[in-house]
Amino acid sequence: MCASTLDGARALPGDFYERPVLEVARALIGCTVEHAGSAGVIVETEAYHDSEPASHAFIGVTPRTRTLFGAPGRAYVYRSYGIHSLLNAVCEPEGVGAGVLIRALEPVSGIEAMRARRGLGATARVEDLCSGPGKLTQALGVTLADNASSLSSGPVRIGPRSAQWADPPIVTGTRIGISRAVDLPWRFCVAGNRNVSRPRPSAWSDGAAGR
DNA sequence: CATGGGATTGACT
DNA sequence: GTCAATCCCATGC
Repeated sequence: MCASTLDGARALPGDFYERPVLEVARALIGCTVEHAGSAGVIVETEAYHDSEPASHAFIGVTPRTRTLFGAPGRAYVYRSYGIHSLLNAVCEPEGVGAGVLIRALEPVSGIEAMRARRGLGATARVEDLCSGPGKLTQALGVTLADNASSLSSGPVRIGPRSAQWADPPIVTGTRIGISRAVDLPWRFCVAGNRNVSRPRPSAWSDGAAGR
């Protein structure tokens, strides 16, 4: 048994992230995130860019935002509300402060380890393990120590879409939990997927009657 | 050095 | 629906 299914050859390369952040936010839907023996498929993302005030990078380069302005294809992990660690993928060329917030996963493997790290019992529903940005980092064991590490060759790895995720039905909405630039439609979710966090976008189940 | 805000969650009304 | 918990970091004195 392999401890990691995403070796250097299977993980997405750094230049996957070196393009417009909205493009990457869509492209990451259906891709696989893996850490510490657990993995899940990305079903929800949000884009943030230094040109708009909801982004941490809006204020410019500081010790905190340095990772966001650095090389694409690295993890930007920060503490939110004093409790949660949130995982982002740094995008666009070095010098641009842009990133994709990974907001929800569909658990695929290492599910018992996810339950244990979340502090939930064996009967906890799978869709409660990673249905939020703070939940999924806890489930995977991602911490602030992973900040600035490579998503291609570091402890946290993101791999390409498998065949069954080749063309996922994506719905667009506005971002969650922010107070500025609230109208930008920069949230992307898999239509009808039960691992998408609340509140669901208004179009969440449109055209996805079967799921 | 003190203060205030925040890309959240879970418990409670 | 509302609200507290909790801490990193930017800002201001």
